[in-house]
Amino acid sequence: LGVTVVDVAKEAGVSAMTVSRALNKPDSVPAATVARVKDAASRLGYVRNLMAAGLRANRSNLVAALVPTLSGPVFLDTLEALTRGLAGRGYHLIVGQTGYGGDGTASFLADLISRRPDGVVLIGTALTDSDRSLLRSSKIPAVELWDLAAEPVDMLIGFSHEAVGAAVADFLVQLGRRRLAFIGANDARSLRRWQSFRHRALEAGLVEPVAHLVSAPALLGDGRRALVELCAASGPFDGAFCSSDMLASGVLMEAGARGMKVPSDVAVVGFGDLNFAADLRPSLTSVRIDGPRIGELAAHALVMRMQGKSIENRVIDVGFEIVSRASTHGGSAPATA
Amino acid sequence: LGVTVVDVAKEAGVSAMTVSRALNKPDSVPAATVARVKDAASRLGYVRNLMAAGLRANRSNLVAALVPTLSGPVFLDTLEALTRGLAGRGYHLIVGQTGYGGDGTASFLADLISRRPDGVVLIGTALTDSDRSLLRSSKIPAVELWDLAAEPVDMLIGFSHEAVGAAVADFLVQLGRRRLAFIGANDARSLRRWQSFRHRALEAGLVEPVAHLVSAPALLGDGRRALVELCAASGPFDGAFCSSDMLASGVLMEAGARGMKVPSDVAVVGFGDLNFAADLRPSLTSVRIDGPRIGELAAHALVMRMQGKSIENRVIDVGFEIVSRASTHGGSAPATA
DNA sequence: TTGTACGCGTTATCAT
DNA sequence: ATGATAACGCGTACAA
Repeated sequence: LGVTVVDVAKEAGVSAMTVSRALNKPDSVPAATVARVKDAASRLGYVRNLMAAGLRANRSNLVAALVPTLSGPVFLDTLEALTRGLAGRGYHLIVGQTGYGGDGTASFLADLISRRPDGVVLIGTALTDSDRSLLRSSKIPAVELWDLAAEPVDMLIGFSHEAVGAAVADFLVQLGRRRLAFIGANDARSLRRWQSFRHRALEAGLVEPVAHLVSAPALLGDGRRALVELCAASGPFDGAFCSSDMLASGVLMEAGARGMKVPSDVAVVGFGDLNFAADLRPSLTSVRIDGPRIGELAAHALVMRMQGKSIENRVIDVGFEIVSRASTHGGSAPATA
Repeated sequence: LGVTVVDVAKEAGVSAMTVSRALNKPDSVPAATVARVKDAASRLGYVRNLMAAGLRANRSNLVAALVPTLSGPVFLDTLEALTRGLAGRGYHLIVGQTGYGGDGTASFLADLISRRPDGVVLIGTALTDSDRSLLRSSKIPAVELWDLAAEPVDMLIGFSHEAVGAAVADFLVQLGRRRLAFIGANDARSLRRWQSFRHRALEAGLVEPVAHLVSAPALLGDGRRALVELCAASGPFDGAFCSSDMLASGVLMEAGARGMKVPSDVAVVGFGDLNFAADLRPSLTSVRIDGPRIGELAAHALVMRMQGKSIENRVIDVGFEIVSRASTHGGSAPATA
């Protein structure tokens, strides 16, 4: 793998420059020469060194992605679509995990920036001030995902968690529910949904909603325990917003176990519309976010900017959709078969 | 971000070399000078260019990971632990997605190799012959994960899918089950578990097990439908091995719906021991793989090799464990509350 | 302790 | 149509 253009050049009986041209823009070189060069290259097992090319071109064809963690299913679809979209255009993705522990982010970003990425993707990440200024001054195209932050560093593709909270509250109110509960993880985005959910409920004249928060990751078992505790500690409630489908799944399960009818006793709304939501019993009403689309849009916007083109909108709200299923509209289907 | 060591050198009133030294090995430079340099660097917003450094050192501090897809929860824990382990030692991860569609892998690997990674990680990937020879000739330390392949390219950390299939068959036989079923995705690893499961069942003198295969990704709904179809098409069975916990979850759910008792009518075993398995009703017996450990071991082995040290074992079998829960041993707990 | 010269592999530019 | 030269930013090797 120490084979360089010079080696290939010797093998093919041409100069290094001709090798470079034959491989990168074959049109500028006679077909016969191209063939000779390509042959020599494959014979020697030549693989172009992108570090050197990048250094020369001041362009790495690298995109840095900063995520809280790779585990946890939330951002996966987005990350997958993003990686795919970038790979298709000749970019590679380099990932950094910040962990959920607030600070330390600075070093992660600086770390990644030392690779001279042509673009940066920030998923579900709260930026420190020093990071913001680093990004700003570095002039690297950046896109924040999954969160309609107040003041994006550069580009932004996401949706409003506040709008979600309010919409779900409205949704439950319109179903005639009057005593709401929130079950969610205590991460920043979930809490913003909760605040907004609560606020809208109060606006609608409902009693103060009850909340049960668990620490991330929110598991199915947390949902079960949450229902147990809410039933024991609070007054009755007839509508619950769970900030993840896993939690909601646990709530449905526990409700079944205690003979609570869903949705007649309590309507349940999840978040994420994960691939099992429609197949639960009862099927789960959930807030659907188009994760892959966020990834695709991000790839597109980033590529545009990395090619020097400008884009129409720096901020794109992909919105969300409440997919109504039996856990809120199950007039006919009882909670347990 | 066009700031180079030369700029910092001017600002600090020293030479470029002194800057490099002050930043990389502060011990070889007077503390006062180090301070001046660091100050100048931060004032100018200097960030070291790893492409240039890597080119010079013939070392990228990059590890390339090739995965079928980022979505799908199977490899996530491993990937997370791997990334963390590498980041802690100064390596970054670049990811390539092959997709599950057999070929084309060659280009992905060659693509990544052009970044001159110091190491390569292959997770759940079937290598083409040209890839194998590319890896071999490139001399890059490589580690294959999650699969005890017959002939690893270099290093290997995983477990035997055949052993899993056989162990689960034994497990069910010892519970007195005589008519087994397999429900799984039709990917390569799952199929190897099935072959081995079937083989062992026949060895034990059982009737031919029935199988229901679904195309990946295997969802909860697939599990439900699988049970429906198996009940309709096949004779009765009293033990089922599902090749993912999601499928198993669907089977449990559907069993509940049709009044089948788990485990008295049918014992159910999952695979993966995902974080919801213990909280299902009934709690799910499952095959546990220590995904994070695989990632950590891979990081360690790779780092060793990348630092020129040799490692003890090129192949590590991390094994697996059948975690026994109520879906196979629930004498007291009925399937529905 | 600090500085100079050179080379890593590639490609843009200019010359042939 | 092809080649020679230089430069990208950094760090090793050696000199001062």
